[in-house]
Formats: sequence, structure tokens, C-alpha cells
Amino acid sequence: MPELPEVETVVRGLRPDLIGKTITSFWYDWLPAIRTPSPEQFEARVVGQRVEAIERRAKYVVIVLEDTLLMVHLKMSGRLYVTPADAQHDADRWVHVRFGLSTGEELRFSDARKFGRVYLTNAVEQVTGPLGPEPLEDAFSLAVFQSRLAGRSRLLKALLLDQTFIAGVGNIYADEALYRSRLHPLRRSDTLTDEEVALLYDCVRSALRDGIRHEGATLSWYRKPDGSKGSSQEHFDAYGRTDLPCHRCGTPISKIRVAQRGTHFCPTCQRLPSDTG
DNA sequence: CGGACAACCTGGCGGC
DNA sequence: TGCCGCCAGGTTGTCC
Repeated sequence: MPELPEVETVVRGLRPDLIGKTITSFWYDWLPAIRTPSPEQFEARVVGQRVEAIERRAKYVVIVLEDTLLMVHLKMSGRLYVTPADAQHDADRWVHVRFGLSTGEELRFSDARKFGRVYLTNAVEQVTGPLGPEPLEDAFSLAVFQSRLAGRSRLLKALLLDQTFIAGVGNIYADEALYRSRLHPLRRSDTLTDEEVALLYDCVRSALRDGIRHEGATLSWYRKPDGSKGSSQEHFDAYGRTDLPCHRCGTPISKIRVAQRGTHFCPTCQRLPSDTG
């Protein structure tokens, strides 16, 4: 589910609910969700720890505890939220990890598809492996983008999805960024002009910023920590708009397969140089 | 190095 | 209504 805008929205929503509270218990019912360390170690290291801050790196939620980092990857269908602990028998059938809190509430990790994972670590990179830069940080300048493109030839769609190239872009915002830039998803990265590189750089950032502004996209599973839906999906130009008219030219949006992912684009606005149209 | 593909899981939806 | 096949926001490992 969640890409950078959705994870950022989760992080922002969790802060007021969680910062300053202390974890008093640990429970799980799906062992593979406890990625590292062992459940015994996990419990020993997390109980008694106060939440000092909550951050995001790529698509990971990073909960800063006094002596360790609690990291969560929501993958496709994961949710993370704080709720009164007596709400144990409500409609959420997919809760696999609970952290009891000093307030009598609990931090829940819920995940219908069971792809999501939780981690304890002292170093973010130990969990994430090598990651590209954060696209919305000031340090990610056009010059950085240009230098990361140098000497490689990749399909633009695959490149944007590559977390070691840029961190946080997923299938939705890759399609939206390419639509905005009028670049074809099958375009090779080494065929871009300087102007196109600069345009793509701007479009990736604006697509992500707008996603955050709309508090993420709720397609099926994603919810903000307060349970409400994001509205980013109401503003898509490409993603999920197969056969609907392009917002710029009216041509029906096409859907193809690129990098094994459903890929939506306007065949009129987003031409390959070889297209004679 | 780049890309295809399978695997990890379950739920929702369209088609018959 | 019921069953079936297909699709899904992500990542990782294998193979060519």
C-alpha cells in the first residue's frame, strides 16, 4: 500500500498519539512479522522504553525509543495506530503485533496480507540496506539527481521504483510523476535531455508533495492512524485511470506492464521518441 | 548491470 | 448466489 506520502502521513498522525508514552508490553500472533531480533529479545528490549520521536526513512516508520529504534514496514496492507486497549474485539481481524502503552492504550500493527514486518535495531541502514536519497529533502538537489543518473540506462518506471536510486517512490507516484513530466514509462534514462532530467526531478518531488498534502491515497487498505481515509486518490491523473480520459488531452489512459507492475500513462502526452504518432 | 520472474499472503472484484 | 481466476500500494532472491 503505502508509499512515501502514505508513510509520511502515518508518521505525522502517530506523533501526537505516541510520543512521550512508554511501552509496557509486547504481543504477537504471527512470527514472520517479527523480523529481528527474536521475539524474546524483542520483548526484553522494547518493554520499559519511552517513545522519544517518530520519523520516516523511505517507506519505513522509525519509532525512536530511548535505547533502540523500532522500525515498521507496512508493505502492501499494513496499518499502524494507537487505540484504547479495551478495543480488542472490534472489527480489525488483522492485528498481528500489539505494544501495550503506559496510558492503557496500545500501539497496533495490523496487516491483512501479512507482508509487513517490525524490527528493532540501533542503525536504520542495518534494516533498510542501501537506500537512495530522500526526494523531498533539501540535500536532494537537481545536481544529485543528475549525478545518480550518470552512466546508467534504465527504464524510467523501473528506475523510479528502485529504492536504491530514490527512496520512497512506489507504483502510484511513479506513474503520477511520469504523467506530470510527459515522459513515457518505457523511456530509457540515458536518452533524456538536460531539460527532461530537470523536469522529471521537479515532477517526482511535486507528485510526492501533493500526495502528502492530500494525506495519502486510500485505495483499499491504507488508513491514516485516526482511521480516516486519505484523499490523494481523488487527484490522480494516471494511476488507476485506465480508459478514462487524460486530464490534459482527453485520450484514454493506457495500462501496460513495465517492470512487472501495472503502469498507467497517456499515449498522446507521453510519447517515446520513436513514436511517430 | 539490467531485467524477468517467482515468492511471500490474503482479500476484493469481475466474469460466468 | 457461488466458484474461479485475476489483480493488488512492496521487497527480495534467483536466474539469464
